[in-house]
Amino acid sequence: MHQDQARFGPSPKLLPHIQSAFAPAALQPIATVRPVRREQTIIEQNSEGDSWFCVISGAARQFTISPEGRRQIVDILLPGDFFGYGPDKHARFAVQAITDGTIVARYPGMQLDALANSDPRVARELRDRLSSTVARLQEQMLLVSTMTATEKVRAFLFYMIGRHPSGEEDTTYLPMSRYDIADQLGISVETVSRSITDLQSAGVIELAGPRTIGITGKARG
Amino acid sequence: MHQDQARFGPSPKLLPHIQSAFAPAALQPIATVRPVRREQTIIEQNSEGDSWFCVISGAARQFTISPEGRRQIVDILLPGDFFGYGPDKHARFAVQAITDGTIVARYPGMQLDALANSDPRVARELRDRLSSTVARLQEQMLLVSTMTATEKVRAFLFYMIGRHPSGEEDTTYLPMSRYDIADQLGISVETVSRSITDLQSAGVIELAGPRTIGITGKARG
DNA sequence: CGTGTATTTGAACCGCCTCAATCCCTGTGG
DNA sequence: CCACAGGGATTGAGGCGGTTCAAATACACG
Repeated sequence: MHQDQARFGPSPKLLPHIQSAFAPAALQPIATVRPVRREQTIIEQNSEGDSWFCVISGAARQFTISPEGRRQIVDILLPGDFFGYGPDKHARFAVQAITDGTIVARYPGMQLDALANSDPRVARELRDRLSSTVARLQEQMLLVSTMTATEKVRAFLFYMIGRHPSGEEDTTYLPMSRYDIADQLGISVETVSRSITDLQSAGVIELAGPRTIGITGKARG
Repeated sequence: MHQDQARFGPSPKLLPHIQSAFAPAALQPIATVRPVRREQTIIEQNSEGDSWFCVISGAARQFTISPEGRRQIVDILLPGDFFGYGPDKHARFAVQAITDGTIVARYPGMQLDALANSDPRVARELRDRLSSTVARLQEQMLLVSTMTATEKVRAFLFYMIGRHPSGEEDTTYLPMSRYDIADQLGISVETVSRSITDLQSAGVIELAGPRTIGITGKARG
């Protein structure tokens, strides 16, 4: 009786070719796929549920709103990233899509457990995905606890470029706004903007439009 | 042929009564237990290995040293917390004990996989522990991305008090130094000290010695 | 008791936040 | 095709908080 039950379409194998790129193939039998629009909520904060999710394409943010009204982003979710309810079936954080055309796969908890119990390869897959989540969070922890704002932004941009879907390109399109970057790094939007400008004039990155950034030869060499 | 292999004693069931309190009972058959002294390394940074670990008692820090020489702590590990090598068998971060008398259980990766494959309850246990790790890291992410330094410190202290082994006490002994707190929160030692002083004079906490802190009625009420 | 470490306190500087305004990019309607 | 609107991004000025450097004090351990 979860409120997200109804929102997922009845066609479990929508877009299977896209799904296979980033979602675990072993989980395909129990997956339902849903496209989400920009700013649309995937998991409501403090809601109950036991589903797990995987981003197929696009991007999503996992966050909470502090008592003072500040939005704190704890994770930027990109294709291949897992997220979901904790062991207590309670969602401490909300998740919503950042871009239009974001697609997420949903795996009902009961079915996921059943599959994991019957197939060790599935259990293994889940462990690996959770390990990756841990590694990702620790990496983002490093970004946030970095000293200077410009260094935070530089590290964040390089992290994003490194996670570019196509892999080895040295130019990528940022799916998120300056506000997202600010809320993730715990600094103000203005500082993000200033830092990006500084990095550009220092020749570390180059911009082709606000959202399209590249690593310059200076940074690579 | 991991270098930590030799350092672990030959007695797999050392201190079983302590282990049962925080380590998963299902993993006891393959566990080896080791006491670690203060500042002693449990996992070397950039080393190879596939073991997993669980803190039985004491405390440990998971960290990296930045190119500029700054120590960045990504996780404070307390009794019951899991840690280990990622899916790539590579240790991105070092782990070392914070206090004397820290005890960790070690689970060799091969045996852990075998056990998980043969017993779904073990696989389930591992998933839950990893989920807890994710939740813990996200919680710490919130601390670090908090705005003011005093608020970071307050949240950190309350987090530590909340994780007090004995549970419901409102006074606890901090196992780590001000430097650990500083490196975890990404602020300077002096600021940590000043913040603690401020919180004390504001009546939020009370100190009985530098490492023994309590929540005052003011903060509870 | 003395020694080294941990913690606290002080003073000055600088970086980041805040508030405010401008600019730019996108989409929409005339 | 242009005008306009609205959100996103950038830039500017001023104040405060946190870092840094320096020193004093408290603490733990032999």
